[in-house]
Amino acid sequence: MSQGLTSDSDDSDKFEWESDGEAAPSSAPALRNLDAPGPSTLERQSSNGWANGEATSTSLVEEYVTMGFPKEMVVKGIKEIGHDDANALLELLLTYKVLGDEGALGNCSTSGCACPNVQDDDDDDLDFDNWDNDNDTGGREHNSDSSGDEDFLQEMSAKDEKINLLVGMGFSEDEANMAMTTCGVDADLCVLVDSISASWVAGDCHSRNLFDDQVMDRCFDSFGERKKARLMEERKKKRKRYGGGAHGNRSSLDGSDDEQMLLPNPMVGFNLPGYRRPSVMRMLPQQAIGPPFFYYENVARTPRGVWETISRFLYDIEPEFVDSMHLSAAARKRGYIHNLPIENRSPLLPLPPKTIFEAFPHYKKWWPSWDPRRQFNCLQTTMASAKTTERIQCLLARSSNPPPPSVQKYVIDECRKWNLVWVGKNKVAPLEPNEVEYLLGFPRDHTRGVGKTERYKSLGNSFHVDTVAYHLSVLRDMFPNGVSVLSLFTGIGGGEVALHRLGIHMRAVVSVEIGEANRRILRGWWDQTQTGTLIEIADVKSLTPDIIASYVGRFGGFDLVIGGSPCNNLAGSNRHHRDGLEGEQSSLFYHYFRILDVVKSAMARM
DNA sequence: CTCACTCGGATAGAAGTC
DNA sequence: GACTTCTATCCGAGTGAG
Repeated sequence: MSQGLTSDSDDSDKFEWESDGEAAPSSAPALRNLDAPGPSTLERQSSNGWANGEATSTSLVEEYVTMGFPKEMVVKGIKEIGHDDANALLELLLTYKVLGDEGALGNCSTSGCACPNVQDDDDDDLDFDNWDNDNDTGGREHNSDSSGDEDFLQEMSAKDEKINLLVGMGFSEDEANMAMTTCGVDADLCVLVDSISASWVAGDCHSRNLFDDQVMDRCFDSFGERKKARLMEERKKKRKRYGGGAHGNRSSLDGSDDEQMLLPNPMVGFNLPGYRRPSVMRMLPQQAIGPPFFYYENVARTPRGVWETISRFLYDIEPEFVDSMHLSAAARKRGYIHNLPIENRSPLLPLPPKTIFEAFPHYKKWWPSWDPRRQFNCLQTTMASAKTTERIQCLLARSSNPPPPSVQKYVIDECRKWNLVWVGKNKVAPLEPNEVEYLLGFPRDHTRGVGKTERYKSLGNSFHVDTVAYHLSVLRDMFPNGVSVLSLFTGIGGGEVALHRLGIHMRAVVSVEIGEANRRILRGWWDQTQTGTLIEIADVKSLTPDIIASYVGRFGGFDLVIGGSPCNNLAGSNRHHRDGLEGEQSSLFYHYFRILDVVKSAMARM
C-alpha cells in the first residue's frame, strides 16, 4: 500500500540554467485535489465514510489509530468534540500530543474546541506519556473508561442531531459543540441557544484556556497590553455586529482568539541581501532543534490567529515573514517557520531582477508614463480574462491621451490586480506562463506540458525559489555529501529546485503531492537534472507512522523536512471559504506537524 | 476614514469523449 | 446525444497601513 514511484535516475547532473531565463524557487503547496484517488486504504476509508458521515465510529477510531494516535486518545477526542468536524478532531488530537510531549496536564483543550471551564472531568486522568507507546490497535484490554464506549457511540448520534439543528439555525459548529459541552447532551435546544448567546455577551473569553494564555504570554509578550485590550474590544464589537451569523464567528478553531501577530515592515525576515536587520539572534526552543531541519511556508496575510496557531504547533518558533519583492520583481508575502541557522546565508547568484523593466526590458516600449508600477503584485493562480483586457483597450481607445484621471485610475487598478503588462498601443495582457516561471526562479518551461490554466495555478501556488534558496543556503556547507529530503505538499518542486540551484545534491527525495500534473512536472525535472532517488506519494494522509519509519530507516533519517501546506482557506483572494486553519484544505497543516513529529521521534530512536 | 492588496472558488458554456 | 472534462468569466471581504 501507499507505494510511491521510485526513480533512480542516472542521468547527468549537468542541468544548465538558461542565461536569459534564470528563475527562482518555488515548491509550495500547489493545487491539491482532495478528491483525487489516492494510493492508500486509509484515504479510501476517509473519503467514503468520514466525509459523508456514514462511517462507523469504530472505523473512524481505527483510522486515527492508523495515523499513529493511541486509541484512548482518539475516543476521548471524539467524546469531546464529536466526529463531524474532522479537522477540529485532528487538531485536538495533535494538541493532546503536544501537551503530552510537554508533560502538561490533561485538562487543556485546543484553542476553542471545548469550553475550558466545563470539562468532562470524570475520565480525564490520561497518561499522555504512555500513549505514544500504545500502538496496539487490536485486542487491547479496555480500561475502566472504555466499557462505556458503545453507549457513548450511540449517544453521539443524538448529539450530532442537535448540533446539526443549531448549525441550521445559523450558529457555527464550534459554538454548537461548545454549548453541548457546557449544557450537556440532554439539554433542551432553547437552553443551548441561550448558552451560545450568553457566551457572546461574555466576549471571547469562553474559548481561551490556560494553555493558550501560557503559550501566548511566553511567545508573543512583545504585544502591548493596550493593543491587546483594544483588539479584544474590537472583537467584541464585531461579534455583536455580526450577530449569530454562521460566518460571523469562525474564530475558535483556527486560534483566532489569540492576538494577531504583527507583520514586520519592511518584510525582510531575519535578514535579506541588502536588508540586514541589526544583529538578530534567536534562541530556538529545545524541542525545535533538529535533526531533522525543517522548513514550513504559508501566506503571511492569514485570518487572525492562524500564524499563532501554526507557531504553537511548530515548537513555538517565531515565523520569519518575507516579502519576495525585496529579492525579485514580484511581491510575495510569506511566512516561514524553520529551525535552520540564520547566520551566513548567501543568495543565489546572479541576483534576480528587482524591477519589471529589468526583468522584461521590451515592455518599456508601450508602458505609459502614467502607469507608475515598477514591480508586480503577488503572482496568483488565475489570470485576467480576455474580456478584462479588451475592456481596457476599448476604454483607452475612446479616451484622450493621456486619459482622464478616472480612466487612469481604473486601468491602473486593473493592471495591479491582474499583473497586466503593456504589449502594444492601449493594449495590456497577462503574463505568460514562462514569464511567471522566470519571476519565481524556475527554469524556463519547467511547467510546460500541462494545460495553461494548470500552469498558472501550479506556479501561483509555488515557492519563490530565490527566497527559499536564501534560507536553505546554510545547508550547503553542512551537508557536502548531499541531503535526504522529505518534501510535503511538493507542488512543482520549488524546494527541490532551490536546493539544486544551491548546488546541494539530493541523495533522496520522498515527495508528497496530491496533484497529478505537479507530480509529472517534478518527475520531468528530476529525470533531467538529478541522480538521486525520487519517491512520489500522492496523499499526506497515507503517510502512516510505519511508512514514515520505514523511509527513515531506509535513508538513515531525513536531513530536511520541507513544505508549504495549502493556503486555500487562508488567502485573501478566497471569497468563499476563507475559513482559516480549519478549512478543508488548509487544515492539512496539521498533517505537516504530525508527520514532522513522527520523523523527529523516529530519528531520535536511531 | 480611505486605500491597497490578496499561493481562490463557483459556474455556465465550450470542447472533447464515448 | 449523454456525459465528462476543460476553459473563460465573474464574483468581495478581511486586513492593515496611512
